[in-house]
Amino acid sequence: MIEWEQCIAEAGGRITASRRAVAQVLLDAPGPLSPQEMLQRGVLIHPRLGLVTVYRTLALLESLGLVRRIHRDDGCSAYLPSSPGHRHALICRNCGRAVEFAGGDHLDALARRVELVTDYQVDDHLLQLEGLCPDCQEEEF
Amino acid sequence: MIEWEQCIAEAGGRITASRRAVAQVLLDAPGPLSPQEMLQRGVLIHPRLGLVTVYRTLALLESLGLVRRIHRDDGCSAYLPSSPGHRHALICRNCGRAVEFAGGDHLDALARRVELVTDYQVDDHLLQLEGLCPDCQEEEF
DNA sequence: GTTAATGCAAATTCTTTGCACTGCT
DNA sequence: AGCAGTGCAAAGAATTTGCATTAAC
Repeated sequence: MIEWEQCIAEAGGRITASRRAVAQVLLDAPGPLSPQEMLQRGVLIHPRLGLVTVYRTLALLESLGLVRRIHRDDGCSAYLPSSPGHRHALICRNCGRAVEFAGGDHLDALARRVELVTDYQVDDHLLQLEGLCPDCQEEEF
Repeated sequence: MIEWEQCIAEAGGRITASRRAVAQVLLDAPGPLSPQEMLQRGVLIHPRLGLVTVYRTLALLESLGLVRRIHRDDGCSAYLPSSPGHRHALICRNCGRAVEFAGGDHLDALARRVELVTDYQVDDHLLQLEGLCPDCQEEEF
């Protein structure tokens, strides 16, 4: 997500004020944001920004692997800036703050074991952890 | 999902033709189905079945832990009959057939490692594997 | 100057709600 | 009989599409 301008340019895309605003919002966000939430914040940066463009920009960023789409229980999807490599999201269920982590060997081992048991050939996965971030652990009931 | 009639009765719910149809469809399905798809199949069993009832029945079954909701890339959610215990779905990306598996120690170890690295307290997770089922591996390009 | 990108409005889903009717228990 | 459950139609969200306009290159 750091090099997003370069990635878009290399893919033949243009750097526009709208895209800058969306990228900015994503990078400043403490956690995953829905398209609606991005619009609210993005308008402060670029007043002409529209919801449609947020959707289109997200689709572009996702196709370039610059953002990760995560699943929110309320049904609407949210997006996170994505680090290179296959990483996963850990989301605080109290404040929504999110961090990414690498699955490491554990997931590979798990995938191999599942392949043995099921005879499936496993080639992709979606993992999302949920819990409490350090700040929210203190104020817990 | 096997004992679904009993679970619903114990929770004070009634066994109706609509609920039977939805449960039947889920149990017969080779993979995860969307509410729309369940309606299509359910109507063959119980012609008066409506989409609204499918949604309401799924909400009930999910609250009782009898079905699992999974995330589909096309945005609409799909449901699988669920086994007791914390299990995860493995879905064939070719034919859609799904099986469940237990995460076992690997996931626990991963969660503990992530807790150490991030200082978060991890208490839940969403894991979905994707791959090819035995049948689809043969006919691959 | 081209052509991609935008933004509005309208169209399409997906999902939930209001309410009178049906049918388990 | 009594009340949970149903299904229609309509409301409410989330997301996509058509098209004239704008602005990056």
